[in-house]
Amino acid sequence: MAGCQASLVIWEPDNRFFMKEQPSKDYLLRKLRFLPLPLQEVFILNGQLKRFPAGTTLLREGQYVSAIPLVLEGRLKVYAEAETKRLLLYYIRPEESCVMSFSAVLEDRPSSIVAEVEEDAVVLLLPSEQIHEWLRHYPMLNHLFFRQYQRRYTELLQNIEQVLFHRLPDRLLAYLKDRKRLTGHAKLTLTHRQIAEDLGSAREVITRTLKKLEAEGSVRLLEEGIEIF
Amino acid sequence: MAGCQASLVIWEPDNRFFMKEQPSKDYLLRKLRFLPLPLQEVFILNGQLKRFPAGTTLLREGQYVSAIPLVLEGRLKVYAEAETKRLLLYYIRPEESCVMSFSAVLEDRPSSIVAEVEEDAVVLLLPSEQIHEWLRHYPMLNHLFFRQYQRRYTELLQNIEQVLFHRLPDRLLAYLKDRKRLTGHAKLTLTHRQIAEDLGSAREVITRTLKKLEAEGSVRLLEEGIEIF
DNA sequence: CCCCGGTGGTGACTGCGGTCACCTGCATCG
DNA sequence: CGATGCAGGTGACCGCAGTCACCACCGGGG
Repeated sequence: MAGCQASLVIWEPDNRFFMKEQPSKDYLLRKLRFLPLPLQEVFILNGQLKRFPAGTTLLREGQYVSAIPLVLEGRLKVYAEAETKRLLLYYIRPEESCVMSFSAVLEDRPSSIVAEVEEDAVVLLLPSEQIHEWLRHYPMLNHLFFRQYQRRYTELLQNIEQVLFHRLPDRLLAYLKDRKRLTGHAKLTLTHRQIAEDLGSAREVITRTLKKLEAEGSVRLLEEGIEIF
Repeated sequence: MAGCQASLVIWEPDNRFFMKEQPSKDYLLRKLRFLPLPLQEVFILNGQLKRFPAGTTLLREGQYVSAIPLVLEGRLKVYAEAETKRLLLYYIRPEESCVMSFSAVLEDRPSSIVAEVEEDAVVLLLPSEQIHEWLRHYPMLNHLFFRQYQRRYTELLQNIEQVLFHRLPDRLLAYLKDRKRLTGHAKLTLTHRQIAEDLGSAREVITRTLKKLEAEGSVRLLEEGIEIF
């Protein structure tokens, strides 16, 4: 598989967050329960568990990855990035992986993608050299990968359609509803600036648009945050 | 593999273009030379060769595909489509496949994707029921699929970045250069309307922008078409 | 205490690009 | 021949949203 030929390194700005001791096998078994049994074993034996605090930048453009990250806890955000602007492409949640980040790395073109930790994350790193072999030995791993690819692809596509075919009020509302679904809270504590960054817009514009949505009755702006219906 | 669980049908607006007779094995062997030998055989035995004239719409949103199309000749265009607008996402060239179109189909969300034949195409249809099995028997098929996924993904991403971070003049120029690369001709015979559709813009705007590019010296507008440097 | 930094809020301006209306030129066809 | 249709071309208009300048507010730290 082409994706595994690249040599790579996960960006690690702060070594404090390495996991020193081998975590309990029970923990891993619990977290990997969603996998077929043989894969559980292989992953536990060969994977490297790491913890990244919120705010960490995991993957920067131009960097290479020596492992496929499988998220067990927390949440990552994946952005497309230009000089000044950024745009949220999709999230990576527990039990998901970012197989896709390969592509950005494989090709020579600078399709600047950034993965950032949004909620403190625990990640199982699977060394890419071995993945080759696993793919042959465990056909179900192919299933998994394909599913991941498809999921990423659809999320990406949906997002594009949002950006291309809908104006800011719609996009903003969709974004907020998505956050509600993600976090499980109807009251979102997000700064306007954060929202602007995710949507590739500007702070003032978000403020304005939020007011507009409030006037329409789609959201309510409270001291504590944004309530979304 | 999830993608193959869906039952599907290739949209076939005009039966004139079916290939009546079994094409020569030589033809297929030549066209499939880029594949590993065992796959060549399997594909030749089980694939169904079809010919689609330019302009055919191959895949519409909401439709299901019973086969994975492998393009042998010609060129397909893949669009994202909203009510009125359209936007070119990427091309499918010979030796490429559109594994990706699955995703749009698998998920319930209407991420309206359309594939259209731009240059008369010859396509080998691989029945999806069998692909499951092939994936197990022929590990190299996995390679192939992953490569396809990655290619699609990067192209998609590059396009998004164009749309998000660049204004029309830049996008237009990039589009034209891409066409030059694709067709091999420096003189492009495209109507402004076609360009507008591909870029999700309007005819008048393209006219204006082309004039601007000509003034800058990036292109020359001739009777016969657009010359691009 | 005041000074900052960050937050939300607001009005004025601007530019890109989409829309409308209308024009010309050219080819095809009844 | 005139009618029709499609190509490109152009000016006027306008709305969305990004930018700028400046506001008030609040919290923490010196």
